[in-house]
Amino acid sequence: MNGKAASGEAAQVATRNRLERGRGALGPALELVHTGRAPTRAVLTSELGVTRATAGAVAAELEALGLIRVEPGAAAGAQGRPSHRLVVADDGPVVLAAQVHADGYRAALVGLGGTIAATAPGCETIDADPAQILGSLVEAGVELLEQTGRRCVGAGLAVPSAVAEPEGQALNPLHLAWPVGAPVREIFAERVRAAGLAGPAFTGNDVNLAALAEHRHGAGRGSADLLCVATGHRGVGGALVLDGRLHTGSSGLALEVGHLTVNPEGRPCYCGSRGCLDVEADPLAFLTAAGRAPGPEVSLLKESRELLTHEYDDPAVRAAAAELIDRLGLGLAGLVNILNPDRIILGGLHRELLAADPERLRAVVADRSLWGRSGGVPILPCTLDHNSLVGAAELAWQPVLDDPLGALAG
Amino acid sequence: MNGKAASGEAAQVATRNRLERGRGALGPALELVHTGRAPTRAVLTSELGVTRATAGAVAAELEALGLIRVEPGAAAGAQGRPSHRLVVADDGPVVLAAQVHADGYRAALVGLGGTIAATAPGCETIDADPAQILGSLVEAGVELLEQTGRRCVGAGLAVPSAVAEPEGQALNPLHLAWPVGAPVREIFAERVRAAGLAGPAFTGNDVNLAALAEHRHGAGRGSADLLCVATGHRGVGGALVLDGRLHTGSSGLALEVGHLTVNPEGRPCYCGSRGCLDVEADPLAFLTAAGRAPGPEVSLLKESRELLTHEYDDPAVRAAAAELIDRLGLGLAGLVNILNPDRIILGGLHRELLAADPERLRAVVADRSLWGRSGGVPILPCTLDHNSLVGAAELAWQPVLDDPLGALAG
DNA sequence: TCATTTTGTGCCGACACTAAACAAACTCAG
DNA sequence: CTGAGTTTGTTTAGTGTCGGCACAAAATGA
Repeated sequence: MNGKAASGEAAQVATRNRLERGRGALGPALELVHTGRAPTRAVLTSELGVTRATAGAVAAELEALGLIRVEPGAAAGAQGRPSHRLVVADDGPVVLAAQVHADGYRAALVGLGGTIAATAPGCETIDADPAQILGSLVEAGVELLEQTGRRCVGAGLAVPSAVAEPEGQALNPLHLAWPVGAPVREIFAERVRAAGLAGPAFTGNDVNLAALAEHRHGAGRGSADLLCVATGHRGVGGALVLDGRLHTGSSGLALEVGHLTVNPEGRPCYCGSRGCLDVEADPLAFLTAAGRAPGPEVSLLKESRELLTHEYDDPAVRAAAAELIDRLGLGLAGLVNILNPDRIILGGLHRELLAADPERLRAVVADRSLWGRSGGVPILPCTLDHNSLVGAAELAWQPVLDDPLGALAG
Repeated sequence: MNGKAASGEAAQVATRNRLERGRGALGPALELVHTGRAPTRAVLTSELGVTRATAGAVAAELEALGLIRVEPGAAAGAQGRPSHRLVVADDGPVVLAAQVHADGYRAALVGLGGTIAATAPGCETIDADPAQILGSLVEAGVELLEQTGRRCVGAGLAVPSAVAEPEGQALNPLHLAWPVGAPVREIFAERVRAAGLAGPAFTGNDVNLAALAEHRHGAGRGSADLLCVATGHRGVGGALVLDGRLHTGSSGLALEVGHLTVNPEGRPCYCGSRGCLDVEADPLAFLTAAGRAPGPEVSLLKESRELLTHEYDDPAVRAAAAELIDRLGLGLAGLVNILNPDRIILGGLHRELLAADPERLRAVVADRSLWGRSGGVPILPCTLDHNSLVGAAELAWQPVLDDPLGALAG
């Protein structure tokens, strides 16, 4: 390596570094429009903390990229010259979002702003071979892309399992009959590549992605320290969104909240302890507490919902709900003591439990977390219809949000 | 407000925003030198990801500010032109670092690089009035500054209590006889101002600050997701350093780890539960388990250390250590499941317990955390002598690290 | 109709950094 | 001892982003 090459190498590092940082205010601006926090150029100006000139130029560039549109028709009423509105382009690029859950799987195209542009007919069975399912999902996505004629800039997948970083194996796909440690991220990426789809492919845990979606477009908007807890079938999942970024820990295993002790005299757990959140506050625990042995072929979540909404008068159901609320509350209090979130969002059965008796849950959490200050953390139900799916899309949008120019060009 | 003023206001926001971001690579460069990760301009170049020209200019500017020095005398040996060394200026500015603990308090001057430049004689008693103690600490600092003639650019204080954000009240100064909720941050800042010291004043929890110090200068260097757990007197403290920044949660109460359940059949805790980490793994629990009722006037930590180092042959002591290791391990495993850190650092008595039987502790944590992957997290003893004190200094240095030009000028 | 208010745009300059060529200081081989 | 090779430091010119400012545009209201 001679002197010239060495000098060139340093410059190359510098350039790569600059490109990785993303260029200027383009990314932040797109993120603001994407999350609905910049309805006009005027608020874009103040949110970005730049001058009107810069905000105008940035908006023009994003429009030129086909990502947003600047619409003259403004809702006036206030004094001064009315702002043009900034809206997500409804014919802009989309990402392929895919989700696998206990009872089936589905694919969709999602545009900026978290809007679902097209959905493939969902499937209600689960194959034991992940490659099979992920292949079908990508196929369905390709079909949707052909039908709509829109450009694809990435793909995201949500799976009901912890996803190890950085390789992306599914570590505990407990209710999928998938092999433990299946390299789902790699399989999905390979299928996406094979299908000729443009853009990178991402894979994450469904509760994590649901949390991300709720933070961007749902009940978590504006939170700096968001805790999500949810249960869908068996076990309890958690997620943390810090400053708008998913916190997955050093190897993707953070927020595995299922083994917090919430009942010292509780049933034994497969982890070796007893009274874990996983076995004390999931749909199976609820049905068992209510004295309803679940049938073999039913969805535990659906059955639980049914009970809570239509048979809440039954004292046994009511008592079971109260018991689960107490257990869940203890678990949440433990998490509050460790994480001190500014908001908690509940999904799945936990959402229904919150709806059934919000006061009881809030009281338990306040009572068992250390100070009223943190005990007073708001506990809200999730608000998005398909939050894991939208979250998978968020994952795929992230490179575009970080550096629109680079992601759409490269 | 006329048109010109409005335009001026937008520009003002933009300017403030730019100043807050800090100018260019100055801050990152100083941080690299500060933490010992940039011994020469060559590695500064690659670490910053800029060209040699930029790195050179940045180093020159930091030298002009009196913060670092560029020394020609280099340890050669390698090929090519030898680098000059970048070292912290030994006559540069300092910050006042102060610490209050269960058995006394002390003050020191700390320079860049975490080096203690001067220490005031420590005091071994604790007054019930925080204003009294904090006043003495600031006085001691002023004296040190006069003796050494160095410039002061800020002050930091470590207290053995959770510190509420954003106001800075001491929420649980359990073993200080201070009033609960005392506005220590405000009191300290007021004393610093009254003494005529330049620069802002900061206050934080001692375990948090110890973690910060270990991350910058000790066993935590290079960690992206560092968990610290320590016990000094009564109760157990925790801290988390994410990407080099202290994670204190939304109101400063994160990592209050003392109420994790680690022994379902354990002793009752003041929180209403039983078998909490706080009452199962602190020095008092150790002494009790070893059958040594602590004298009224001794330091629980010193007494415990004494036992562990000089009476470890005693079966009762050995059994007590094993019991505490098991309890601590369960607590750490719970934290690993929730936080998934890439490293754990133990301080106070926990450090001695780790030294007494490292294999036992590691085995418990690996056994009870969910996957071997995260169970294999390294558990290390803390390595700095006065890590809370150095951490308090880090707090005070932070504005300088973020924007050297702005902090030293304003 | 005109003053007032707010938003949008064009132009210039400041500033930080890249890029590239050159100079300097060492090692190592012969 | 000399020169090739290698790495580091410096100089100069150039580029791109964004602040600062003046002016234009589009509404409200007396």
